[in-house]
Amino acid sequence: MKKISIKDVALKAGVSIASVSYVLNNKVNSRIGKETAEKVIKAAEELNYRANTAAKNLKTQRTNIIGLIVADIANPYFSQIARIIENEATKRGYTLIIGSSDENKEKFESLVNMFYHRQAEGLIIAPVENSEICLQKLQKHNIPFVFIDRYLSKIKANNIQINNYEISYNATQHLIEENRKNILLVAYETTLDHLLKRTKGFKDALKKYNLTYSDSNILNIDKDKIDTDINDGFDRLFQSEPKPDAVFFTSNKLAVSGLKKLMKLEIAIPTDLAVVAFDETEAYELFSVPLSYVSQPLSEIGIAAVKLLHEKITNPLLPLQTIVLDAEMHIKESSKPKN
Amino acid sequence: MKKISIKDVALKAGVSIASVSYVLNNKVNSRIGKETAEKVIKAAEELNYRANTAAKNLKTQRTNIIGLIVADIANPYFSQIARIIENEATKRGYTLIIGSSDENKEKFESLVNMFYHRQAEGLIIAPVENSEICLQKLQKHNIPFVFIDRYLSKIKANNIQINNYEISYNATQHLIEENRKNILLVAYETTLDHLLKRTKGFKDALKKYNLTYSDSNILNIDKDKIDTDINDGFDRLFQSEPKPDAVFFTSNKLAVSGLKKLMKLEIAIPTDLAVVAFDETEAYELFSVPLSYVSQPLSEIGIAAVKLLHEKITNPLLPLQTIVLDAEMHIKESSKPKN
DNA sequence: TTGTACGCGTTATCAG
DNA sequence: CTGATAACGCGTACAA
Repeated sequence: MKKISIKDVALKAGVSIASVSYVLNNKVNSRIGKETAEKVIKAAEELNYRANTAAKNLKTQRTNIIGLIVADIANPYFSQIARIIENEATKRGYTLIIGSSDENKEKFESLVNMFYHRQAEGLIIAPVENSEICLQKLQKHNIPFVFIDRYLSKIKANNIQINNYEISYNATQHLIEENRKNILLVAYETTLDHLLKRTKGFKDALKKYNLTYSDSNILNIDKDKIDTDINDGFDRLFQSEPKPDAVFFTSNKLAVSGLKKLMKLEIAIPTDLAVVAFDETEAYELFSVPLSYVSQPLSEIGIAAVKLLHEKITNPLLPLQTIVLDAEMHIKESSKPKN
Repeated sequence: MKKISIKDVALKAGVSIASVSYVLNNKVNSRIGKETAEKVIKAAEELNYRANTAAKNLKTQRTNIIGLIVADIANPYFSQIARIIENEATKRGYTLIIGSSDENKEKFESLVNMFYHRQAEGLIIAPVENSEICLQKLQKHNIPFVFIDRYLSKIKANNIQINNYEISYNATQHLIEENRKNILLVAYETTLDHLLKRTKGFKDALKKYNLTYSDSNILNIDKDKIDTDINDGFDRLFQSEPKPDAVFFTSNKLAVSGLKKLMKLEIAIPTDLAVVAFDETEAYELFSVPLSYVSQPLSEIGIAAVKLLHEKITNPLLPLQTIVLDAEMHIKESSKPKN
């Protein structure tokens, strides 16, 4: 089966290659006669002709490729978002290429380079820490991108975020109103602003309600050793008085790991400990107690990201936008009153 | 920031574009002098030159793109596999494009077409039912592909599978040996062979041990309404005698949905019901009872798929291979003896 | 080392 | 107004 080019179609249809191109791109707009068009279409079908994307890209200087950089596509949060973005991208005629950075600066850079090489028309990015320089390069090359999940304050870019501070404040407030006095925040050791906002919301809520606050109210976790950090941290915190009577996990992975540990420790929820988790994952549904959680509007995030990117690609002069979407609090058994 | 082409580099370095091409592709092998090479590299760096992938693809007739078609990238089973494949593809210099079929024939076809258009060099495919014609077309066009997770008997192709029959037989046998008499299989209503094998293994084990078998030993689920089918099915089966005293879920999604329902029904595990699930997902870890499960060798599958595909791309004459990898049984609390 | 034909479409321009 | 000619786009690799 040899490759069929536009020339073959032209030959078979007995017309010029230009006509073939016009017809096949629906540029018929009162240019090409009906008969010619039909001949071309017939020939193309019989030969099973498909335009060579590389040639088209080369000529038009467009690739219709957009890239998505997530921390890890195996993380349900990102795979769910990726799925939405895949759908939206397809709707708009883009092909999506996904890459996982593992929160690693080098991998992140090599992904950006890969996308640059492949002349991606735009990127949707969950940036990793310290990737500013790399992203500035991208901006110099006029490749539009949209941040999701997080952002880098030093990089001015299109930006989809959620109300991290408020939702975290609210979640904490909820725990306080349920009469919890010694609330533990489980968070990542990080410089990423969106996560710091979650911590800030937590701290401000404690302060607002005049709850005592000490270092033991926050357990900072190294993203590369979640299980061991949580294991050791919980062993320490739940063995000495005063024990936490509530815990707020600031991400799905922290929550899953933490809940496993709580099961092992056989801590009664919500009697002895109230729990609120961030994100939404099927794992929560199998936990023995219906979990209170904060859900992110994944669909809206994905849709907004592709829309914004597409607009920026279509019209590079568009001013930068930051879209803030609201996360939602779902209150279930796990954070209900003690009795 | 205007686009830099090879011509610009050649001009700046004061050499021919041919030399630039040779140097930048490390085809220096005693072809180009050291000085020239250095000049070229310097100029390229200063201009921040990147080869245009479209032009290169057009000329070389290679794209270094491989495609992956899964049922749904948001399904943890596929997102985990995708992650492995992404890594392996990158290692070998391929860019991976992922598409989700939703088990839908039309979406599947349009994905195949998309990959064909983009001249993907090969595909890794979890085929959907009745997609034979589409795949035959692919074969006619000499685009190599490797099946994962499942396969279509009518399509001769490279194929990575697991020992579906045996592992299912073993899982059932395990339940029988734990003295369970009325085992329920929760399976998909399907024609896909790998799933039928799981059912076959189950049936054969029952037969081997002379257990009575009736329609009520298998609950067939429509993939498009898992929750309702399981809900209704379980309501029926667990309300009339004899109730199942064991259940074997043949996929992660069935298991998660089924376990949710079992929680609602407040059935004691393993006392009143032994449970074995297929696949491995973080959700299982939060279930109140440590779950017995069958794990697939995801890493091996991903690695083997990319390896096989790469070999086939490199040498199209290679004979077809079917690689069968072993799934593993993990026995935990949920299927331990009643007392 | 280098000149240049070639890969395959797109589209401006020209001819009928 | 319809259709054809030909000049690109940008690297690659053969022939010189």
